[in-house]
Amino acid sequence: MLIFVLMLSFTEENYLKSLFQLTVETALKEEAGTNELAAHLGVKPATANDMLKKLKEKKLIKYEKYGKSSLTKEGKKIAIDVIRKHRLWETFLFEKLEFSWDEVHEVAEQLEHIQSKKLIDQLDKLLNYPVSDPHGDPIPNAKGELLILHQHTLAEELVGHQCKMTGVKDNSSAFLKYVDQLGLAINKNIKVIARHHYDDLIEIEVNGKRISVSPKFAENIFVVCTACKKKSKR
Amino acid sequence: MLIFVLMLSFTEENYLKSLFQLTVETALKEEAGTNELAAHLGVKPATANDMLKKLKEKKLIKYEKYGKSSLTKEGKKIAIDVIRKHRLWETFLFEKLEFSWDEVHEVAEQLEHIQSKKLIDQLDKLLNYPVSDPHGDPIPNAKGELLILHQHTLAEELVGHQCKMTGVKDNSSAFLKYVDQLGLAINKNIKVIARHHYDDLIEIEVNGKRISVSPKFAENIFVVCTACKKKSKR
DNA sequence: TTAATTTGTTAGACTAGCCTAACAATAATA
DNA sequence: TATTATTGTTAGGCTAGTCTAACAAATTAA
Repeated sequence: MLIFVLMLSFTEENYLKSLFQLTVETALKEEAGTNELAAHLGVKPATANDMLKKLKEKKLIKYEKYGKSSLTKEGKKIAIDVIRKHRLWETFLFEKLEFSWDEVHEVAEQLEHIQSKKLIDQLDKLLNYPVSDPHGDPIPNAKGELLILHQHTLAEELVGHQCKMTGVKDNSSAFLKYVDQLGLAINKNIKVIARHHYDDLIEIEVNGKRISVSPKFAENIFVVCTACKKKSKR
Repeated sequence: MLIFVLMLSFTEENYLKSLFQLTVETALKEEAGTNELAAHLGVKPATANDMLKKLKEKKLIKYEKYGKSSLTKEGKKIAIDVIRKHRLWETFLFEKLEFSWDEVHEVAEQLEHIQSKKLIDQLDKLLNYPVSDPHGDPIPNAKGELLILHQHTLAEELVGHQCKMTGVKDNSSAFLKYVDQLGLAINKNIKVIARHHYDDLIEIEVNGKRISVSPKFAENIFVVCTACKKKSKR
């Protein structure tokens, strides 16, 4: 028996998810601009503009002409649900179907829109209620509670800190393969040795070896520092 | 890395699947009419007509104005692939996620359109290469080979025959629940006792008990008869 | 504080997939 | 075979989601 609480298209779900990722999740701000959102979704600003009006009409976002946009409580709930599904599917592909961590994202982008509460709850159970996906990102639980880690990117000022890698920002296959190549992985210990201001490279120690990474690379690696660990909550 | 051999929409895939189910699979004919196809898909004939022209353009079907339609070799390949995915997902939901056989169809209708060869091959492996889904329908293998069973429906003239239930034609939840209620299930032995021409009911013996079923019901139950079993091939 | 740049909006157009209403061809039947 | 019924097609219209091009507002910099 289908219950039509609110039937959203794949597209609408993707807009809500993007908005969540650009605001709440990165925890840096509450709102996102139209161009920023359009770029994140790979569409033109004019297209995003139309959708913002539509989502406002449905009371899923707050939006005023020429202003920034933010999720309403209801919009946030839906966004978190999509993210939960995405990350559970990634975990399933990785744990049960022998996918590598650079392969899971693309397929999960499709699977995240399947509508079936039972499917997701059973998947969660099959995987034994995982708390994070293969990229280290937290999986919201069935109540929509999401662990927001107080993590840094390796590009921040962390010289001398002893850190542990917790995740990646860029989920592209190309980036993840590069991460593998360099011997980095989730839960690896990383010590930040120096920042070379001459060419902006960041020198780190991992697996007992010293390597240098670009700022662009470092920006996409999440870590927590053993020293400045803050408590996290779901 | 995505390979764009031919990117079909969900809708296009559904038209090919329907055409396959109305022709090759039921093995009764090679072609289907526009209205028949439209009815099967739940759209108006005018809508189906547009799509038939489009699929002809893509060389996936044979179609001439005012004529019946049939699948080309390429179209058949795609249809079988969609059916393979549908039935593997049904099996997965039933075997691994505690779905009942009347719940799997609806969700598999969504899952069948996910594009990922690796996903399906791994799912097949996880399920240990099943040959039939929870409704008894054969699952095409990775090469697209499909077991066509020489089965009858219970509505055919089978008085006196000892049969075994092999599947159902109607996959709706309502019908399947009714099948459960009557104590019928795949692999149950069924003996056809009589056809009562007064009210058209068909009397059968199952689980040591005699029950009567309507022609409408009987039409949706597939059986093989121990006497007239023919060899099947994939 | 004006000018330049960035950011956001509007208008108009296109495609896919659906519809209805009117019509044309084919098939069934009297 | 002529008529009726069925089946299939065309024309025109709708919505969702996309685009480009032109323009307007807001922000940044001179």
